[in-house]
Amino acid sequence: VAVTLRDVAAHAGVSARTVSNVVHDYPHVSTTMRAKVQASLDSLEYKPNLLARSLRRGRTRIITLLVPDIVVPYFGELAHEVVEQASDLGYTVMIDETGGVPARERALLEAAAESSWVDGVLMSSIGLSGRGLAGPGSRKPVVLLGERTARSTLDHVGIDNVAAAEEAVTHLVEGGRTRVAALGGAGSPLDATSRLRLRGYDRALKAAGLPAEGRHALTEDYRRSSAALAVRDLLDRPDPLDGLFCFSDELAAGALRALHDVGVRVPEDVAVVGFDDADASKYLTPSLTSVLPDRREIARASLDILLKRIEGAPGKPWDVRVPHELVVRESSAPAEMATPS
Amino acid sequence: VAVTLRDVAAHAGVSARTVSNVVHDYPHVSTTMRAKVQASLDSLEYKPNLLARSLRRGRTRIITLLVPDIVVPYFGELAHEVVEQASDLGYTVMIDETGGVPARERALLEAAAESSWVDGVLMSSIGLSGRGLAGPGSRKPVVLLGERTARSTLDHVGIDNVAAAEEAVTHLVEGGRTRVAALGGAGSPLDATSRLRLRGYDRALKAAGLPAEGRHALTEDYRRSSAALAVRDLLDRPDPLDGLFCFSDELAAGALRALHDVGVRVPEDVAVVGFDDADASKYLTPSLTSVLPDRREIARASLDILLKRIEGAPGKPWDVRVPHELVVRESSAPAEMATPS
DNA sequence: CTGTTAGCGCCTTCAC
DNA sequence: GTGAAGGCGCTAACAG
Repeated sequence: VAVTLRDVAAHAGVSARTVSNVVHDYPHVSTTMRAKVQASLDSLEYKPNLLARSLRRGRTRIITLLVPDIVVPYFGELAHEVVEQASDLGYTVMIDETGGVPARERALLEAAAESSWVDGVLMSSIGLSGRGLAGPGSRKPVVLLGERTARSTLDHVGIDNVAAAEEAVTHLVEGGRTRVAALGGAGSPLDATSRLRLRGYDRALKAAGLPAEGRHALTEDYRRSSAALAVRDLLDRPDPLDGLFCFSDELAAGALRALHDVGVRVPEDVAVVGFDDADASKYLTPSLTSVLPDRREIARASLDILLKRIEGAPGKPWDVRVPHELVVRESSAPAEMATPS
Repeated sequence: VAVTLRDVAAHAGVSARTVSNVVHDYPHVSTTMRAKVQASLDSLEYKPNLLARSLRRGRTRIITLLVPDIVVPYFGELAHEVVEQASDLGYTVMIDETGGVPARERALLEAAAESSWVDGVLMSSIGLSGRGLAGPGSRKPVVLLGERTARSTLDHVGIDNVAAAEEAVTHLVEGGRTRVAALGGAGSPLDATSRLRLRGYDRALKAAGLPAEGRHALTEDYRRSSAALAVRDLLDRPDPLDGLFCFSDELAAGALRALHDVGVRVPEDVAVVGFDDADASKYLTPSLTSVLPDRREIARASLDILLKRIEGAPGKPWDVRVPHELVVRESSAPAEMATPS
């Protein structure tokens, strides 16, 4: 039932070549010819077969986006942004979830980079170290979103995690908090992102002349549930915390809930800052102060690089730093101020 | 650089046909031959070109999932489920966002159904009415997730919205609430889903002998921000509400926040129930009572139907009803009970 | 059991 | 300015 280029050609009484020329707006077609062919095109409702076209051209105009988990708001919002912008650029996005599991990240990346379906891959990794990525089979361009890992030889787009974390913690310190804890980061060794945020945390405390020892709580993963346990752990220690810097909004949401459950008031007793500024964070009670990465720009820059590579751009790995911003809300009001409600 | 079937055939000293046979585990190949070919396959690292294969076979083993907005937790979780299960079935999922805009829904559905990339489409629509979908060009199977709209002639999978809403409201009434309001539903005429939930709400009130008049507040869209306005509107009316049934968890989250901001206590003053049971809802303060549709089953059933249709199954539209459940949490504790902190 | 062959639908180099 | 022909890589009908 599908109408092909030949069908149109027959209908218009010309060769397939000419029809193709019209479809692609090539210059050397007479106006009358063009009109005639266009009429056939319309009346037959010709739809080019993208499979055949891509097979011929060697390009699909499809890219893959690999994220740990689309349900985690940060990745969902990133995916949203990427899909939207890619669409404007004439590209379709396939989304796959890695679960943040290194083995699965590697497998999916390899599969994507070798699959005939896609022209390139955008990968948002947390677990995978640079080593795992340098697979020799990767013939398709890959751009890394988030933290660039040590040995990685891939293009990379992300924010300055150290600076962002430092700002967040400094904000807590300036609000009068002196016993600030850090929450997040799974596994050992720590993933790259957590390591950098932890470094920013340390720097801020050092700059303020505060001790940083023993106030970092690991979490099992990046989901809310694991935050609750870690918070209870932090509260049980002597000399309890009065400030909390969470490595994600998900963790912060879990922490807020856990603090509430044990009767600790936020921000009166403990001030809390998150990371990612998920949409939901402004509707929490109290609303959450958080670090906002410029997601729009992350998507823009990474697509820009990926498409350039797809076009064959050579050269050393790019490393693009994107802006961020600390969005201050209720959860980090200064200690001294009375807070209404 | 890509190694083709012919390359392998040359390397193994056999014909392309035999290589293909080995790749597809066809029975009629001698063991020795098979071993020899397999060796070449491995050493050359042959990867079949899926584009060429699909062009030949007329099947891509890709499906499209159309949702309004991947960032809305309900759709994100649905997408997650679909991607996971499709992957187990050997299918890849392309996700596209319609924004819930009917014109865009129609355009994307048409594009997907005619695109050579996909074998079928899963569509989660809120806005689109049956009429818009019945396009004659749709040559690819389409399954509707969520509410089936009146005239639609498509397969459909969803929960019993009327019954679910009725349960939710009955739960509020049994908790001693007598002035229960409903919140949600955009546009005029109301979308199908909201209409059904509203009907369930009406039934529950009628069954309890309570008046239903004038306690339904429309929202502009399904996002949190619009809930706040609507709630304020409800509170301004004489004889203020003591129970609130929201058509989504997103709206409920916005409502909780708005109630908190004006000093109305939940659940002491007003009990709240949501719909969808998004993951985040159990971490709200107070945690949210909500209707949980069996998402896993929705994904399973819809994929099952879609694949059957792709295989060419004929027949009248299927209409599958999937289970749901009311998950009771803090936000709807009975009026009389004292609720700790 | 295995080799030969003809397309799937499109694009594009080469002639006219 | 337009037509004819070949092939992208794979599969499946037909021989042998």
